[in-house]
Amino acid sequence: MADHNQRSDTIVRKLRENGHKITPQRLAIIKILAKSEGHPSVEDIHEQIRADFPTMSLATVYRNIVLLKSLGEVLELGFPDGSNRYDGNKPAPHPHVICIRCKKIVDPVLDSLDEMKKEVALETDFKILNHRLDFFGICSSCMAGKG
Amino acid sequence: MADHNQRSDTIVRKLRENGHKITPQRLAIIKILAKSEGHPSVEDIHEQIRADFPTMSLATVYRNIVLLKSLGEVLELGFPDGSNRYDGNKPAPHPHVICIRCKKIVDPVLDSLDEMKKEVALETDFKILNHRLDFFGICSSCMAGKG
DNA sequence: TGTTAAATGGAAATTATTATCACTTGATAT
DNA sequence: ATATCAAGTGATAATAATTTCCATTTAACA
Repeated sequence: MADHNQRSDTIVRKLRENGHKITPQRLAIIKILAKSEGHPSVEDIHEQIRADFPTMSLATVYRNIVLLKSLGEVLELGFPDGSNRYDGNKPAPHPHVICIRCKKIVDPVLDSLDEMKKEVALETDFKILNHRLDFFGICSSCMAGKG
Repeated sequence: MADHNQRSDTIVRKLRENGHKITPQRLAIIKILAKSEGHPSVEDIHEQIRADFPTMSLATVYRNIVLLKSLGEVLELGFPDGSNRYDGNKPAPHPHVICIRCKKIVDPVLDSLDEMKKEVALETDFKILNHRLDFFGICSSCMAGKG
């Protein structure tokens, strides 16, 4: 929780530094993204905030996500089915392991990824700026039939 | 070229095995996907075929791609900007290196990926079925300012 | 050839996202 | 504190990509 507050503050600071206002709507969005519990979708965020902010517009959620993406403070996770979910807690690209049954997302630690990045740069002669690595499968709990 | 014919034949055979008809439109789509030069988009495919098949409908291209995806004969490459491109030549998941400037796509050889897959399965206790690995950057030719 | 289920073309429907615009408000200077 | 004003918001319209619908056509097989 302290972690999330800290993360919110970082995002707020970054926004101020870039001359953006902090509105209540924006702050509510930031708080959810700073936690990013379960990697929320735009709809998830919208619904959560609507509970105590009934006039919150979907457009505002979209606008703020675009802004935060452009500042590098949220990571967009685009899924093969076209849906998008967001991570404002760990906005740097990192691998995901996704359960295709219950949609749970786990962040594995893969030390070998940096090495691989170098390998790719060397082999292809590209300047690598960014990457995306997702594994899809079934989590142990779904495999046990608990899902 | 012989390669591409062979690949087309494989796809056609798979379709017949599953009780699908081979129409001229379908075959034209298959031929382009079997080659997958430059990883075509739906629009690319549609335009190429329109040249000598003016009534070809966009819906038909979409329908056939859905079908071929479901049979595991084309791989959909979904990009962060929401656009999709397709690979019917190498339909198994494989890493891509994408130039964000000229949109060129290179398929690097990464032997360590299998190893990583095992590592992830072990660490997360998931049964890994599928994956997606893309690197984004600038190719050497664009870096040299030729783009 | 005749039959029939599958495929097609064209248009309408759907979905996710972005743009528009009149109105409101947070941040700054006074 | 209050006035000012650029930035932000809400509601809705517009856009874009994809899917569905339906009447017509056609590939496959008897």
